[in-house]
Amino acid sequence: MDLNNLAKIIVEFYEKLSSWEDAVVRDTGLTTAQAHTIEIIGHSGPIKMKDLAHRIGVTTGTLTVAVDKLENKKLLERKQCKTDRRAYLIELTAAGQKYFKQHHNFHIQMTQEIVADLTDKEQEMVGNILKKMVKKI
Amino acid sequence: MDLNNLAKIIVEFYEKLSSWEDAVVRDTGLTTAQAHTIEIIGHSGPIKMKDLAHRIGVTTGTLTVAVDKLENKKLLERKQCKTDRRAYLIELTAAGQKYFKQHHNFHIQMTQEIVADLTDKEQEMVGNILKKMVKKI
DNA sequence: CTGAATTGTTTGGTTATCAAATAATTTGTT
DNA sequence: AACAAATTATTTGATAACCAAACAATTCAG
Repeated sequence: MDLNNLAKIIVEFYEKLSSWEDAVVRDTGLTTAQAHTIEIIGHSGPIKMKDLAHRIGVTTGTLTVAVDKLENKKLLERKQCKTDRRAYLIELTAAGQKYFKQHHNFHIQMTQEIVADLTDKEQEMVGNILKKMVKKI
Repeated sequence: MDLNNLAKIIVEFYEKLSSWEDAVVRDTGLTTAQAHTIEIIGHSGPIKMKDLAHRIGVTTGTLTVAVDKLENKKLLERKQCKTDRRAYLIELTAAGQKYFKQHHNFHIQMTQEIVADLTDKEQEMVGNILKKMVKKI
C-alpha cells in the first residue's frame, strides 16, 4: 500500500471517528468542547486551570468561561488549592463522574463495533501497530 | 489485546491526529473549520451550498457565513448554477487549489512520519485493517 | 522586602454554530 | 397555465468557543 492510499485511509478513519463522536456527544446535551473537558478531568483527576487549559490546548481565558458553564451545569466545581491561593483545583462532581463513565462506555462500545469483523489476531496487530504510530505523532 | 486497551489506543490516536491537524492548520492562517471546507471542495470539485453543508455536517445558514469569509479571502467563489437559478456552485480559486494541495501534502508527510518505523508488511496490514474498520463506522 | 513571575479572570473582538423566518425559484398537480 | 408545495440559499437572533491583551491576587527570588 502506497503512502497516498495510507494517508487517505487514515484521514477517512479520523473523519469518521470525528463525526461519530460529535453525534454521540450532541445527544448528551453537551458540546464537544464540554465533553472533551469532562473527559480530560476524568482521566487526570483534580487539576489546576492552567494545566487543564494546556491539556485541552486553549488559553486560560477560554477555559475560565468553559469551566463557568460546566460549573453551572453542576458537572464540575472549583475547589481552592491549599498550597497556592491563586489557584483552583477543578474536580468532577458526582454527575460529572457519571457523565465521564457513560462517555467512556460509548468509546468501548464503538470500539467493539468497529473491530467486530476482525479476527483476534488482527485486533492484536492493529492495536500494536497503532500504538507504534501514536508514539510517532 | 482487550477492548479496553484497544479503545484507549484508538482514542489516543484520534486525539493526537486532532492536535496535529489543529497545529498545522493554525499555522496556515485558517481555522480548522475553514480548512475542512477547502478540503471537502478540493475533493468534490464544484459543489452546491446544500450539498457542501451536508458533507461538512452544518446547516446551510452556517455555511453561508463560512463561504462569505472564504470568498473574502479569495480562496473560493460562488458561481451561478446554470441549471438552477436558486443555487450556486462553490469552486476553489487558484489560491484555494494551492491551499488544498499544500494541505494534502501535509497529510502525506504526516503519514510518512507515523508509519516510518513500520515494515512494509505492517503498513500493508494496518492499511487493510483500517479500511475494514472505516467501513463499520 | 520588593520587583518579577505566575495564576486565573475579564474585556473586546472574531468565528462557528443552530433554529426559525424570509426570498427566490423550481416542481408537481390539477 | 396556474397555484400550491418543495427546494435553495440568505438573514436574523441567539449561544458557545476561542484568542490576545489588560488586570488582580498571590507567590517567588534575590
